[in-house]
Amino acid sequence: MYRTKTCGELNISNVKETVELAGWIQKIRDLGAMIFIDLRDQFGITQIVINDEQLKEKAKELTTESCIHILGKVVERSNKNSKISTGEIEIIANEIEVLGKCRNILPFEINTDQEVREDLRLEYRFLDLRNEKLHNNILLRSKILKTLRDKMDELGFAEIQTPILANSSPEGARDYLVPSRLNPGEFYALPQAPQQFKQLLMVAGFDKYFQIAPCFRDEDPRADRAPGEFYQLDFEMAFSTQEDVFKVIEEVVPYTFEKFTNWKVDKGPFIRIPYREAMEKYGIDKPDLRNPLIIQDVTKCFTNSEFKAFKGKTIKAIVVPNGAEQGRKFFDKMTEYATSDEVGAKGLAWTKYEETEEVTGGIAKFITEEIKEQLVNEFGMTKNSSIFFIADEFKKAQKIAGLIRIELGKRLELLEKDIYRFCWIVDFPMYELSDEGTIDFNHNPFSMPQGGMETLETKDPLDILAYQYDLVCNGYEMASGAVRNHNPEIMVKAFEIAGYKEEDVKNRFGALYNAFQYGTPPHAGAAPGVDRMVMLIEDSQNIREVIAFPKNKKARDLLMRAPSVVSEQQLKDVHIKLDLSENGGK
RNA sequence: GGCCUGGUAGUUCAGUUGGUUAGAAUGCUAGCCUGUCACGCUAGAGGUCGACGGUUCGAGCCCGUUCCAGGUCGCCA
Repeated sequence: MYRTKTCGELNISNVKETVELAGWIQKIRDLGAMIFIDLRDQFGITQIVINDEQLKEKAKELTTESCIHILGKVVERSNKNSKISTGEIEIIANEIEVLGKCRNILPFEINTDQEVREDLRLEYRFLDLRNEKLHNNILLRSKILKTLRDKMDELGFAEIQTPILANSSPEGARDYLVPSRLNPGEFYALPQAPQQFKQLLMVAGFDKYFQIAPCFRDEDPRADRAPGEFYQLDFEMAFSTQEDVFKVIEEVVPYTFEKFTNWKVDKGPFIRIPYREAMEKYGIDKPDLRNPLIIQDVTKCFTNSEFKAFKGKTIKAIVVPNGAEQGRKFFDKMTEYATSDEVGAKGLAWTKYEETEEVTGGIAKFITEEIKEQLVNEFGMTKNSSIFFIADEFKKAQKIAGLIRIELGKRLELLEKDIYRFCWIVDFPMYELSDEGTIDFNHNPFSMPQGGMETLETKDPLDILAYQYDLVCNGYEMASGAVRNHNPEIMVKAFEIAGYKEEDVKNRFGALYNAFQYGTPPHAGAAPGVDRMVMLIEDSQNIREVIAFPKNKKARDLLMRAPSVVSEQQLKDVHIKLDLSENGGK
């Protein structure tokens, strides 16, 4: 009724055919005696020519981005356009019908390179999504979702949906709450992850579960973190270990990446880096392995040094091969970066080890022959390199060195190009010291401690490792998972160390704790972030570019205007009285 | 919540030391044009300089408050 062809499929072989097309007017070029129209749909662009006098008169009412239907004949062009697939032909229009007129002035131009304020784009997302790049992002996301589903199905996983109206989970991020009408004063919480449900499915005897699951967390967003809601490829397997989970991810993830990218993709098995080693070598638990630089601890070289800034500090060093070629300005800029509020270093010491085996510049006068020898022999200081030193209290030195490593990689363009580098971060500590000095879960209270009950009873809590792992890709945390603690006794003990009583466990994770009394298989799983995966495959810097209707930084949906004020009656129905005294209301 | 940066035409931006009528590009409107494809040419419309207050003879520009946005840190089972 509306079309016999799409705007992307006609070519020289269709010449002389009479066709009908429908789409949006991307561009009108009025040359007087003839009018050219670029007609766009999801599949491409086809040039329409209007030279009939009557039609030309009618074409005056056409506006950019109006939706139209045309009937006409395919002809070979005299001037061909090699930039588009349909560039060898055009359609001489016989009939034009406006299906949906674009009545208003467009808030911004579609399909230009000009960058538009994101707020405005979000408010008019339906127009923004006409933009080829964004449009294709969303279509690619669809293909990636299908690939993930097919692959999980092939590996024997069953897709099982879990509730969206769920219960508040007391650990972790802030919940999104939903008031209950039928149960005054009580609330549902949108799930931060289907964590407890999927573990209950394991108790229920489902062998392998997966779900492309929405997760809701009321935390501030980041460039790589969607506000409010995001999607995970959540999966869990009964009778399985860390190795089994790794195998699944190493099968699914590289397969999916390779299908949609020209970049090189690391194949499994991925490199495994224990958490502590990652912190030592990279100063971060999500290292970008495209960056060849590593951090080394050179504290022992300087124990007798006279350099005051190093006295009593942990000293981290980064050797930059060929770094001696950089001029003074580079080192000054790096120092400026290091001492910025963002990084917070007290200073950045540096020096160069020249081709002539001389140490020059920066703190050269404090590098004694003895130190120099150590740096060359033990820490790989090569000729023509520069070396940066970060001195601070241990943890801070690690963190700052991590930031310096990343910044050096960026500024010196050391990162490997066009490649996805994966690694596992394994052996996360079970517990950490909170700011108040108490023992706290480091990551996920559901993880199985390595060594089970015996370790919990005998080891210093801070030395206990968990079967807890992250998948990292090019510096992004891409998945997180664990072997779960399926033994209620070990669970109680694990919580006890973090200062909780058995009663607390029963109250907080009642369903899970109870279910675990009825025969629970050992199980493990993980959850790769879907948005982040798409973002990485697209090589996009902003997660909102891979989501059809994203919220802005304040978690507002500018298009639908959510959240919004509701009526008195609606509030009454759910037994809510507002108290806006704290911020004066709105 | 902290810090940094920004808010000027529909859009993207420029705007000097505080000084006449706030500019450019693009988009829009009208006219001209037979081969455009970022069409071209001519003309035109389009502004509460985020808001409020202050300093000043005079504020887009300086000061204060506030709102909004982006980045970043805190936060993120």
